[in-house]
Amino acid sequence: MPTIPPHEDEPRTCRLCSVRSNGICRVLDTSQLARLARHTRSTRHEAGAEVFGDETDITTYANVVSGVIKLMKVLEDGRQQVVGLKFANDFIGRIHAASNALSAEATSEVELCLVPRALMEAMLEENRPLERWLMKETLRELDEAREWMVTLGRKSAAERVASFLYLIALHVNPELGSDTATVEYDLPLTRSDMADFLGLSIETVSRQLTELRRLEIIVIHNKRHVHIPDTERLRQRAG
Amino acid sequence: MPTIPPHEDEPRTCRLCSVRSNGICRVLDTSQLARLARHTRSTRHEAGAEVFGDETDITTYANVVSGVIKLMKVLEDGRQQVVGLKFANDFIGRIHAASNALSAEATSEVELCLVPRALMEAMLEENRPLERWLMKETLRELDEAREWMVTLGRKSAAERVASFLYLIALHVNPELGSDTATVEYDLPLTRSDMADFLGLSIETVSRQLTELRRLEIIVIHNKRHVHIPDTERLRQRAG
DNA sequence: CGAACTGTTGAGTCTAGTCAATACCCGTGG
DNA sequence: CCACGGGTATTGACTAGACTCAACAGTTCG
Repeated sequence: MPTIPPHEDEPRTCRLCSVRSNGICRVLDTSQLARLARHTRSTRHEAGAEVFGDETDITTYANVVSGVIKLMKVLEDGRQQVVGLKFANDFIGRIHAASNALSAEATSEVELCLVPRALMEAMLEENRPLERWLMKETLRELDEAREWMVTLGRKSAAERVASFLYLIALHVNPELGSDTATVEYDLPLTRSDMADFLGLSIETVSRQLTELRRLEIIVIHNKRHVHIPDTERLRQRAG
Repeated sequence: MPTIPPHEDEPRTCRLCSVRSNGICRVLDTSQLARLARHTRSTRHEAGAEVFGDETDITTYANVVSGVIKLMKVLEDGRQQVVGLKFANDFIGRIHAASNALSAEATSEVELCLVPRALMEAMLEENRPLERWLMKETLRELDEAREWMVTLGRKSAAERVASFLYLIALHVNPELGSDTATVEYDLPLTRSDMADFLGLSIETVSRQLTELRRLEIIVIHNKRHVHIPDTERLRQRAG
């Protein structure tokens, strides 16, 4: 278990990103990193906590340090759809908008680094690589959203669940596909969250997981820990 | 039928956008408009024609002058999903990427204005308002994609079809919702395209249209022309 | 007129949803 | 220690909504 240093007010280099990350800090110069360190604030949220509300004004942006956050849209009658997941080093926030019509909730314990809106916008103004980095991030989000539209619109329940497990596997090991790779991880979402992401009912998600287990495509321990002996088989099931 | 002026090589002000548009030309300075006029090329495509292929390299960007284009993703087994629609004044192209894993097809007769990749990137480099405009466009696309994810993941067939009709109505008259407004338009998509957009079968789309007609929420002439006497009723049916 | 294409309608099937019961996992407190 | 309660997950029985297959209607074009 990692120890969490408390937030310190002295300026120092950025704690936002891990060393090997492609996160935001990669494109900041030293002066900006120093400013960032002075003005950012780190927060923690436990699983299930709301991070940003549906209609709250956006006064800060955030960088995910650890944990997973789900972005949700909710209909009047209560139906809800997860429209995106944010992992470590992902950036959260809607530039150029007063509100986002989206709520963000922690699905596991989450550590965030909050960046004041004014600071972020000032840095964007003076740092073009940062602006370009943000553009690329936004395009990646768009690609992900469109990829998921195919899953929601055209795939069966079996394929959806497999797609989700493969998606997480790819996050754990981005270099999949080369060999018959083995992956193992803890699911960052409850069955209910998975259902909301996949556009299914919890019962269907559960049944499909059982079926995947029966086919020995996955092994599950303690409801949450997933072992995938052959990711290629899983990928094929994902459609 | 409009006459199509052949492309002219003399520099002149931009023909890309209509006067009242929020399109790309709004953020270009006069020198750039002149350069654009020299290097753009206009093309037409008939309904059903492929505009950009799935894996073709991106050598040009494009501005939609008139007509509608669908962006599609296709699975190996042939299932396909429309992940976006492009209308007049919309910009098409994936900045910072070699390929887009997306195909674009005209759904009605389409007039495009092609912008060479190098020119676009040069202008982006020297014109920050343009860069910011593109960022906003991308964010709008992301919002639209996420909105549609809710439709695909959580809405019934009846709600999906109503959502689609309302979406088009909003495009025809962006100031809807104020009063009990009446809207009338020609559907820019075939039943098959609608099905691919909505994640439904053509038969289900057809049945839902029949049902909407029976409820007198819409009136259809010649299969394609839709009249909506009370857009509020339609919106309610859209969930 | 027939062919090709698009759209509508009907009948039967099947997938995924709903409702309900039960199992499992933990933490609390007797 | 075990009993109890609350939350989460699984499983079963039944149902409803959308899909498939198939027939047919309406248009356009040669």
